[in-house]
Amino acid sequence: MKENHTPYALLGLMTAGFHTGYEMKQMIDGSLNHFWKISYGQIYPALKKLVEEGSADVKVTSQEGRPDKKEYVITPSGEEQLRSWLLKPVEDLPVEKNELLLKLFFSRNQEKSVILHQLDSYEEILQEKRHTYQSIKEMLLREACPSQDTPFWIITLDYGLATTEAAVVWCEKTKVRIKEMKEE
Amino acid sequence: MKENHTPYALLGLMTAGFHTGYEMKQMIDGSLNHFWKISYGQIYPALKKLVEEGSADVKVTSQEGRPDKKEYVITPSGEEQLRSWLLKPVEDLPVEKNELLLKLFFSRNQEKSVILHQLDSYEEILQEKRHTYQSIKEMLLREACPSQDTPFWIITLDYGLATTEAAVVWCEKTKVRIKEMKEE
DNA sequence: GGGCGCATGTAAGCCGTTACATGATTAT
DNA sequence: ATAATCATGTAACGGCTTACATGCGCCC
Repeated sequence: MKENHTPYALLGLMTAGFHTGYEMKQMIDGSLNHFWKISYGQIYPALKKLVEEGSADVKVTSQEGRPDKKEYVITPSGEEQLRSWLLKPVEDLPVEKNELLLKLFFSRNQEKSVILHQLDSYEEILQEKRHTYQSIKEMLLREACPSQDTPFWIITLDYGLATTEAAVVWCEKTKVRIKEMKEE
Repeated sequence: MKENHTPYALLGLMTAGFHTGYEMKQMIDGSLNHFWKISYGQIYPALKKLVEEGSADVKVTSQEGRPDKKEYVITPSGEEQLRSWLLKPVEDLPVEKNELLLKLFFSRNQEKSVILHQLDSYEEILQEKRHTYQSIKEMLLREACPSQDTPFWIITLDYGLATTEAAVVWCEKTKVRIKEMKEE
């Protein structure tokens, strides 16, 4: 039985000052993007369910010249649930399905040049990702008036940087190793 | 449109000498486990489909005192598909949904001790994982007569080791950083 | 007698993406 | 004109897990 963490993410966003589905989506795309994604197809039904379960209250606001807005606010019950989720230790690591490793594993009969090309293009993607993280981090560090979220944001970015950097180094090493192999 | 790589994994396994659904599952659980998982609920329908599409042939073998066995063999068409998949460069990195980072991000109002506990227990899981990889690698290196797959197997293990190690280091650093923060 | 290994499969259900549908305002 | 932004939602579909179903032989 695997837990679904998405509703907790939405409750968390409510406590962080995001109250409409639209705002939450914007926030996730902008800031949690590298370790959490979500689509409208999930958000709206999930918010509805949170209200049904008493974890959130909703208030519809009419706006002039803008679509109606539904503002969601966490209830005491929702706060309790969020708190106990935050306390619960993480039990299993995300099992990433890694397409590159899968290909590599079946590449024993491929020419070395093909394998090297795979590794080159993968390394390029990794470098891009690393660069993105680095840019966001620098932007945050330059901020005049950092919010109380900023340190936590930087921590998550550092995770991305550390693991991506390690993958780049692995790529380099692996390329050398492949070159040293005898073509059969 | 995201491609489904699972059928290619099965074709790859056929070329590597695994011919029944059962054998393939055993192999994946034993050797590809850290970057690819699959369940019977996927394997059997997928194999059926591969036969329908002409990528594999099947031969039913009756065994005495054992259940019937269906042996799948890759066809020339299947080989062609596998080859062109192996050539195609990987386009997107696996986006891991990371529960720990999600919790951390919403922990700005938590007590430091709670956050530190989260990090401790995460680090423990990471260390276990790292240890598992290390053990398998050492076992492979000690092998008397390594197969031609062994170097590729080690390469994938090194990926797991490198990224896990990086995550451990990040954990340590993050704990220090949290301790240095002012409790508000 | 019970559990494990071998061996194959199906059905229900969850999680999630994508495409579609609507519609006003504002900027180019 | 038309594209982007704001704003909410649904339907179809795909991938995958879990639970269930079957059944023989072997070992303890």
